Amino acid sequence: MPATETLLDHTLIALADPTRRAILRRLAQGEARVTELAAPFAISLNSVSKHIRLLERAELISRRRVGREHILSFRPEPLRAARQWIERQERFWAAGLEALDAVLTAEQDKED
Amino acid sequence: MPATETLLDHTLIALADPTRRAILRRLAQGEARVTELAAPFAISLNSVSKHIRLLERAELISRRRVGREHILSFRPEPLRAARQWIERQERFWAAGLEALDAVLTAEQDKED
DNA sequence: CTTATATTCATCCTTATGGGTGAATATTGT
DNA sequence: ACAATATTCACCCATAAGGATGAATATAAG
Repeated sequence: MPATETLLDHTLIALADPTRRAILRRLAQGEARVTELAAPFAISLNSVSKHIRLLERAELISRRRVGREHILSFRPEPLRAARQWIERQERFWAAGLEALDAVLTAEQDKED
Repeated sequence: MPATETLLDHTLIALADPTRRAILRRLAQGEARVTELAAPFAISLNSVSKHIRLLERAELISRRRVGREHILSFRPEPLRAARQWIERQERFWAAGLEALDAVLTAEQDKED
């Protein structure tokens, strides 16, 4: 982890924990308060609060305060960036296979 | 991190480090030996070796030994699973927006 | 004003990362 | 047999995660 962590780093770190993914799944379907988010888990409210902070660092969620309640909302942009990184690797890989296939086909043609 | 870490966990953990992403980018374009993979980095060969182990745990790469050389190859499947998890959240989010939009439109119609 | 609710802050503990170094192992080349 | 090459193994160190608990803060409700 270099001194300069990118948003993509933060996004993937945030996604790498099952509790945070569950929280995000929940928030993708609509806003919720911290206590509501914590309810399904066996861990302390405090731990959930920390997970929320990591999700905020990744800009995957944002917080709006209404009185004593903190209302969290899903933010889709970082997911898009992470998905695009993955898609790029998948495409490079596919391109490599095609190139290899072309080479092998050419070899085969030479032999005929 | 529960005692039961899933392959998706391992995949996202593996992707969460820039060095490993660089290694994967490289391998997506063709096989390479450990030393070749390590060359672009300022870190020790040993550290690269450890990164490789995490990538193997995630099944993002596989290893084939040829004499004293270990040849690493990219394996696309886990990336596909990770991408699909992301796409699912993106779709849930979009569906939520549409539903909200429908509600607001209905409200508007009532007022007219 | 007092109490209950919603959250975070401050600590503390344990484990996993990420990095380093030196030795061990395996294989190749002379 | 010997030296060079390719990798891992065994440790050591620092920091971040993930969890817990108890206190502090802020707001709502009686």
